Amino acid sequence: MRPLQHPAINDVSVEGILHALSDSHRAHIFATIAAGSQPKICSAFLEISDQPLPKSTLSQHFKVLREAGLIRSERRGVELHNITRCEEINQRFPGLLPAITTALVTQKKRGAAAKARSGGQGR
Amino acid sequence: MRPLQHPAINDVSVEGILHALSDSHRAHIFATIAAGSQPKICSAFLEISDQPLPKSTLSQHFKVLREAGLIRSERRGVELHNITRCEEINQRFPGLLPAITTALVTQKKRGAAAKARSGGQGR
DNA sequence: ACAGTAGTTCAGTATTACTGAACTATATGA
DNA sequence: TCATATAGTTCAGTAATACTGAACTACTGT
Repeated sequence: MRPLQHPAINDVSVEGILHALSDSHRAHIFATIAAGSQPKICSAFLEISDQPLPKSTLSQHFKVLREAGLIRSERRGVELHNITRCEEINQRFPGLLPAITTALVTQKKRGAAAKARSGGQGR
Repeated sequence: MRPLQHPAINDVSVEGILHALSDSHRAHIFATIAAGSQPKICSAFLEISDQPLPKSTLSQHFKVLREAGLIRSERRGVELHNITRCEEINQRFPGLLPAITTALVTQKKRGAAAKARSGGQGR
C-alpha cells in the first residue's frame, strides 16, 4: 500500500478541480467535508445516495479529490481522516471554491423546492 | 442535420458546467468567446494548440459547451455564431462563471510566468 | 493468533472521448 | 444549373476513463 500522494499547491489546476467536482457524488463528499469542522472518514459516505456506493468506487472518488488537491487525507489507525485544502486553494485561486460550493447549495435548494412543488409532501 | 438544442436555463446544472469547463480546450474556447464582444465561429479555434484540432473534435467540444448551457449557437449561412449565456447563468448561479474565468486567467498568468523563469526568452 | 474494520488494488466490463472519413447544408462562380 | 468551396455534423472504429466485485493490505482489539 503506497503512501498517500498530495500534489503541491502550485501543481493544482483549475481543470483538475472542475473535473473532480463535476461528479455529483464527489461534489457532495467535498461539500460535506468543507461544511464540517471535523475531519470525515471515507466510509461516512457509503450511504450517500439511494443506491449504496461500493467502497471501491468510494475509494476512487477520494483518490480523485485528493489528486486534484481538494482534500488532504491522513491515516489514523485503520481509517483516513479527510480535510479540505480550501485555504491553500483559496490563496491560489481566490473565490473559486466559495463560488462553486455556493452554486451547489443553490442548485440543491432549487431542486428541493421543485420536488416539493411537484408533489412532495409539502404542507 | 437536426436543429441546434439549447437547454432551458433551469435545466442547466453546476455539474454540467464544471464538466464542460474541465477540459483545457473547452475552457479556452469558452473564455475566448466570453472575453470578446463579437460572436465567434467554431473554425476560429482550429489552431487552438500546438497540434491543430480535428474539426470533428472541435464540433464535439462545441456540442458539449452548448448542451451544458454555456453557449448559444446560431446558424448564419454556412457558419455557426457562438455567444455565451453568461448573463442567464449568472442569474441562476451568481458569481460562478466569473470565479472560474478569473481562476483560469490566474492560472494562465502563473504558467506564463513559470515558463519565462525557467528559460523562456524573458527580458 | 484470530477476527473485525477501513481502505486499496486488480481486472473485467461499461461508458465516454477522440478522430478520420463520409456526409449535409449553404454560398459562390462559371 | 452545375461544379466547387466552406463550415460544420454524423458515423464508426479505436482509445482512454470510469465503475465495481473480489481479493488484498494494514491496523486494532481480544
